[in-house]
Amino acid sequence: MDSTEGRLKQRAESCGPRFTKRRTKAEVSLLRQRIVNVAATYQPLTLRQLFYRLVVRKHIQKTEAGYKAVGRLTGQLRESGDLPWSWIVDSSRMVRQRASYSGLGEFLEQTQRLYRRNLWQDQPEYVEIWCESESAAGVLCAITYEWGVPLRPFKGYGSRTFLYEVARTLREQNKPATCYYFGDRDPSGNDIDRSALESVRRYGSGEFRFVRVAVTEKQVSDWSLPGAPPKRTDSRAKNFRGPCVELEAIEPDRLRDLCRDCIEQHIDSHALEQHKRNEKAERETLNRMRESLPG
DNA sequence: GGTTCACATTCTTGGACATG
DNA sequence: CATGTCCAAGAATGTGAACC
Repeated sequence: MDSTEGRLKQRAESCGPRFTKRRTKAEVSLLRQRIVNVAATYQPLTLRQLFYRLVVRKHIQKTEAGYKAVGRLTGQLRESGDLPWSWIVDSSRMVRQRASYSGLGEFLEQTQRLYRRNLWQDQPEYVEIWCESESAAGVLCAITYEWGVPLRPFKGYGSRTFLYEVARTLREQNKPATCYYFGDRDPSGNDIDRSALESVRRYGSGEFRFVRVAVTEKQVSDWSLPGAPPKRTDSRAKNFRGPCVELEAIEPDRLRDLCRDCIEQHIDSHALEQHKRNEKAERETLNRMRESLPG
């Protein structure tokens, strides 16, 4: 404990100038290669997701400095053309633009392609997926889109406006509803779903089932997820036991599997078959409309 | 006992500054 | 010159301590 290394580590964990060893040229080069490899495997992904894949593989330390280093090197790789721009996505910024078309033909073509009949109107139950972060939503949306399920990223503590809207939506379902939550396991993370649940019920959601899908203690031990001690400065830390594990520590494919299982157990297969037949017929109608256009 | 303040969470990037 | 740390923005929440 009184060793220089111990003190350096302690200083590095708190704040102040750099006290960790500097990476050699060879190490930087290796890290660059690993960034490209990991990005190639999981693309498209956010910078944060890329960082977590590297942490899980123990290629980089789970520190602010580690994140910064990955950010810097990834930026360089993209600018130099060694890493395709499309592999890294930024889900936090988006374009606002009115939809417009070259003509009715393109409009009907898009409509036909994008048209989805509401699967859940004919299902006996109702399901939503909730998550803590936009980053988690980026992973889960592939599944929720496929099943037409609402996906709600809270972005930290959900806003009153957002949670009030959730309560209203749940109340209007008039059938058994289940909400599944994906979030970090840390003092605040554990409190976010607790707080959201409390608000939604208070705002008059009616009865519904709530399940925290991830991150659970069992997943941490079963899958050897990398964790860190809680931040002492977090006011909720004193009643918190065990390591802090962020959702990104779980493989994206595994998260999607969990999400798919949550949804599919509520699907009535007869209603699903009928739904598919209706949707197909409606798409054919749209196609006939397009073909009947003049010119 | 209620209000205010500091600091914590969600996400991302980049600048300032310190250090080796 | 490379790297590490802190801070900034945006908006909304939570806890706990200090204050009136």
